[in-house]
Amino acid sequence: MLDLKTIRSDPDRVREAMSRRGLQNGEAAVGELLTLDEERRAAVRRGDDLRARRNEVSRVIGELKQKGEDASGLIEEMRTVGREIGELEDQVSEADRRTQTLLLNLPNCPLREVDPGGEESNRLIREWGEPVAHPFPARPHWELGEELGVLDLPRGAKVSGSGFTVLRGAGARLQRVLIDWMLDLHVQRHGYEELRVPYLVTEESLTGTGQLPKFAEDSYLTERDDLWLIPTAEVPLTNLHRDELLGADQLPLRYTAYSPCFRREAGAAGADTRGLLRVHQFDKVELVRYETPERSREALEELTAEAEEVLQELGLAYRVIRLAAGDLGFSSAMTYDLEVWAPGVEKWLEVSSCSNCLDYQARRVNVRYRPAPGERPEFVHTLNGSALALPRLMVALFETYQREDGSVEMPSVLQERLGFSELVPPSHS
RNA sequence: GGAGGGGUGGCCGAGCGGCUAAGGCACCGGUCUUGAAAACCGAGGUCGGGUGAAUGCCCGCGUGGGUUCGAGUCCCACCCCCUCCGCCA
Repeated sequence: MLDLKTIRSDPDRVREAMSRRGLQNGEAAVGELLTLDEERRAAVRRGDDLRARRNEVSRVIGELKQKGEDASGLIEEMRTVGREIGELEDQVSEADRRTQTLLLNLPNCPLREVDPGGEESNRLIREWGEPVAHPFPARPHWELGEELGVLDLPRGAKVSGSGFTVLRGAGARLQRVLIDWMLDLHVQRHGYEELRVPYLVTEESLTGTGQLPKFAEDSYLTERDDLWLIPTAEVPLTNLHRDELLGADQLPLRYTAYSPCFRREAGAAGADTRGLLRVHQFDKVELVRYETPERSREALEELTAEAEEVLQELGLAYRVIRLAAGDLGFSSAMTYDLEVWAPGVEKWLEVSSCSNCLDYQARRVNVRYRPAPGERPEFVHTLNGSALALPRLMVALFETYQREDGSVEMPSVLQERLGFSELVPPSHS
């Protein structure tokens, strides 16, 4: 959520930011917010004055009654004042309601260095490793996985419909070991605290991170209890300190959690439907940081590097992309995407999205900190990033480390944990 | 799911519909002291938000409604916590 005070004092900056995102109705929203704000403040001022008077007179009425004197004139007068206060209160809460609606539907302002334009304007920041060129025709992961007996797509669809997958045997184990290994990496090397969190959350939590109210169609809702399935562990992790006032010495907070992620992919019908590229349920290890405003820019670089480290350790070629304003997520002010090379499908696959949300989410979830004793509380900055999303990582592993005979070598960092060094088709074993 | 109890400042805890929400603890300030503790002093101060140029004023007693000239207090709904019972991996 943007700060109403910023909109009031520098509306042009917000208008410019919205247009950089390519938002057509940003202009109108800002204008409406300014008008509402004006009206609201006038009503508040008037109401406060009347309340001050009512407090005063009510005290006098109390005194008169105590002395057994008549106060009916004052009571009659206050009846009118009370009615007027009620009307003004209605005006204020109506203005608040409309203001909230507008603010909740306005995305974050991109940072200065974020390029304008849509996906086509995304900027390549750096590359790591050489995309493998197999001396044989590289095959897609669904063929390899199916042959190896570790990926059972038809049965996933049978049990839950399209977009749901089943991993078996060594494939299931590989995924579990990857999760375990990534969590250890972030805890032991990067200083994160590991958390296990709920996968069902309230509407309020989903509103806090920005998925609601605008993107309700993208998430699963359990209607009996009005709880939502999380699309990412970012939701519980960022809502963890909702309505808290932290001490400066508590920051930064770094949390990592594994969770399954549930996404309806409402607008994506027909795209990337094969194999593991786009599914309704997938596993992910997430990183979330709470930082001071001074450090958040730098913290995004750190967090991105921490996600990259996973790919480096696995020896997978990837590139880092800085998203253009129009491609940014709703709550993000700046995002780096990590794309890993998958030679079988011949695509760069997004396996991580690392974002600095500044105080946008913090304002929604109301998480503040006191910069120094005696100073006024300020909103913290929140950051999040995948490290990493499992299915596409599995795709890259399978397709990168495949051999001509259909077997797949395991990355050396995992071999000891796995207890095996390669996946071999049943016919070859 | 059923029954009962509870939610008031940083913490504990009182609060017949009426002046400014008792009292205690803690912290801060002052006196005393070489220093500290203890003791004493103080109609004092302490949290968050809103609004205003400002001394200020307004709001906040779990949340949201309602009654009233006036609600921590009365009414309604909901949330959370504790105890017991039931169910359950």
